[in-house]
Amino acid sequence: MRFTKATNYALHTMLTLIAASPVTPVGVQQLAESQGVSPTYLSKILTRLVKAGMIESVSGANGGYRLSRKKDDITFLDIIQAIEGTASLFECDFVHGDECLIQDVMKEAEEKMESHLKKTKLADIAQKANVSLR
Amino acid sequence: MRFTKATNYALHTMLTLIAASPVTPVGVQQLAESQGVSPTYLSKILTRLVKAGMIESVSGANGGYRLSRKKDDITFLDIIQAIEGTASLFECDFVHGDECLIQDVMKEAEEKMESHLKKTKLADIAQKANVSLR
DNA sequence: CAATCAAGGACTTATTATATCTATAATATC
DNA sequence: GATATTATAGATATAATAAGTCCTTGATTG
Repeated sequence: MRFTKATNYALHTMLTLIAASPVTPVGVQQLAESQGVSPTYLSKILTRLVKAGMIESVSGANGGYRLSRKKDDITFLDIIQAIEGTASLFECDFVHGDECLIQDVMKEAEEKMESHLKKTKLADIAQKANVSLR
Repeated sequence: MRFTKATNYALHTMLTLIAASPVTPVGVQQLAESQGVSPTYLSKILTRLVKAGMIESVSGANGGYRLSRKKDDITFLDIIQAIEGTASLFECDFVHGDECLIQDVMKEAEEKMESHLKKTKLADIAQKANVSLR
């Protein structure tokens, strides 16, 4: 199991948008080019972030994407779950008597990871990143 | 991204083996049947645990699998890594200037999860599990 | 109205997960 | 020693998911 590339694209795009103007949108063309991915594919990914309410899109000439929330509201977990979904990483589909003790441990572990992703904001990283592309 | 079913099979099998005799091996036939999976496939999974040194196999009649370590030495992480591998869950393959700050955060988060899986032993669960199949 | 841009549906391709089948090698029992 | 039993391993098949393309539609700007 690995995080998908889509998640990586999403995270890097968000970092760019946080560094960019909160007013003037950035076109997907530009965002895609800097990451070496096709605009149509990246567009599909960003649409999920739009639906999650994290960014907003502007159609038409000079359109693109920009943040729709305050920087400090956006956590790693928000972005990841918008792309990967919120389903648990481990699901035991056996029919046990009661609950699955193994699954309980796995979920605890997952929560440790999520907890860290939830308390880390993308803006924390943006400060450190002085390079344009990240 | 999800943990594979193979990991689930491995964890449940290990739990069974911990509850079973440390001397008399349990046949894959029996292990497979109780989990509703084919013996050949489960065998492939268990072979990885053998190579990881967690269990040992006994060929021939009345053969099967049994623990090769002390119960308390076996952690969730051991089993999971034997099946899923030890590669990081997140790998940024972009060519940044230095390191990827996003990847750093992701790895930190992953370590939180691993830390919990490392300190939780399968034997802890085995005690609670009074049902034969888990 | 023409150029520009995102959204979305249908489709393709690549990769990984989940097996199955068959042959081989090891071991116990008779 | 012969036979039944059992794990190992290679080749192959199928299914699911990831990753990406293509084309059309609709919104917006100038």
